[in-house]
Amino acid sequence: MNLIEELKWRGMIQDIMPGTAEQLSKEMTSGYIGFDPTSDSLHVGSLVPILLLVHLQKAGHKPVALVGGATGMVGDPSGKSEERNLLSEETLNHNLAGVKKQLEKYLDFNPSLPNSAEMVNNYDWFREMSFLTFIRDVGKHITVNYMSAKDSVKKRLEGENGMSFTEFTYQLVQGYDFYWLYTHKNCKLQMGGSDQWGNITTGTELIRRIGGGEAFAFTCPLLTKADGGKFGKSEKGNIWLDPEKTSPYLFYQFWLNATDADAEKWIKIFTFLTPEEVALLQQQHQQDPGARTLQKTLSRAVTTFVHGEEGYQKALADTEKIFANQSAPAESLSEEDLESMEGIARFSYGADRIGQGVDVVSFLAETGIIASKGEARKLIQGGGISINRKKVENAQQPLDTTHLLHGKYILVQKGKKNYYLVNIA
RNA sequence: GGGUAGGUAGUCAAGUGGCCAACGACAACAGACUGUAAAUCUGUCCUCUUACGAGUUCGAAGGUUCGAAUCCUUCCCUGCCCA
Repeated sequence: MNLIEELKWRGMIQDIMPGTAEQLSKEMTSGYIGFDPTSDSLHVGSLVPILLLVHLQKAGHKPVALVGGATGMVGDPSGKSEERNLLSEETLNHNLAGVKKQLEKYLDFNPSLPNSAEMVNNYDWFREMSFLTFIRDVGKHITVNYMSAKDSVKKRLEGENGMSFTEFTYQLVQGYDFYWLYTHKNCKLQMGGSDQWGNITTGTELIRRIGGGEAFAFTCPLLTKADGGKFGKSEKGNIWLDPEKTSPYLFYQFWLNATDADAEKWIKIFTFLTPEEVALLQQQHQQDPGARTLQKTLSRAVTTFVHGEEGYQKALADTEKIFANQSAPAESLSEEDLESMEGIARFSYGADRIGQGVDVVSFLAETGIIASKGEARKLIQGGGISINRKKVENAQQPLDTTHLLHGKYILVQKGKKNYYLVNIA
């Protein structure tokens, strides 16, 4: 199975330019993907493009990761119905550094490899370029008609919010990236999410018109969730790759909570398992869906890929502590268990208040676990709050020192999956 | 600059003088059922509040009125058409 065939099987190809497969089988090819510095960390959505680069490198080609120092200053209109706010230069630089650091983890930059990975920043070639140079040497080759026909532009022109000249120009800026990499780094391939198809083709068009060269591209489908939700979001927000922003435990949980339909697709995209292995797993899963074989394999593979074996083990250990025997009394958790669990939000609370005896509602509101008393009351009435793994039946229920675990903790649950550890001091 | 259509809660979107904290949909959160799935059903969903109630909202500021998201004035913002 060659690279393209494999990616097709994995469901990672949406659009592909004719001749791409031939080019890849002909010679070692450099291929690039651009990463937006809109935040100082990448999130799980960026994993797909990262994996494309990894696959590319595995197949013996040279991956180039481009961070958009320049394009980030312009703002990509693709998929956006409104004009974007520009980032300050300071934020941008901060984000660039964060994104670069993460990308370095996933690709092999060892310079002794013939196909070692490379990282570039398009600010390096845009910094010196003057506006006049740009409109003479780049803008002259592409008609406004061509640019306006792109979906990302067309939608905005027809939509309600209009589009600034800056964002309109975006595709040319990104297109020029491809041209620059083509001429300076012999880079003949660009990949990206399918929302990038328009921008990418502007690049290949530019390469053809300016230099008569030939360049290739393919895109991967944008991920959606089976229930229509946004991929990469959980109840607690975005799932980031940075362990500081999303703990390995929560990261692991994200994948473990995948629906069956999603897990079947994602196992192919996010793991390196072969078709035979995947087929076997799917079969096992069908026999005993409750075992969630697919989800477990998936979450293990991805967590290990992103946070290493150690992060995975930690996440798994915490998962077991929390979910393995939900019915076990909270008292059975050791002090160490409570202290070391990382998927838990921590709060502290005054010992004197507990000594006097407080009602649950005040306790929840005063610790900050729940924003207000009213809300705490509503949750309790709906049966959504447990203290030390026992459901709170009555909002007036008092809390006192007899509720303390190990003399200093109270374990609060909101719903099934949200845990809070309150340290009484 | 001229004309015109608009700006309502996280999003979409009703509402055109009192019955409006504002229909509905989606998203979100919680419950039941489950497998820490899905689907379905239920509750919550401006803020605070011991289910009472109180406070602050409908681009902004003023005004008319017993009473305004709804009427008037000015301003700001956006789309479209014309210059």
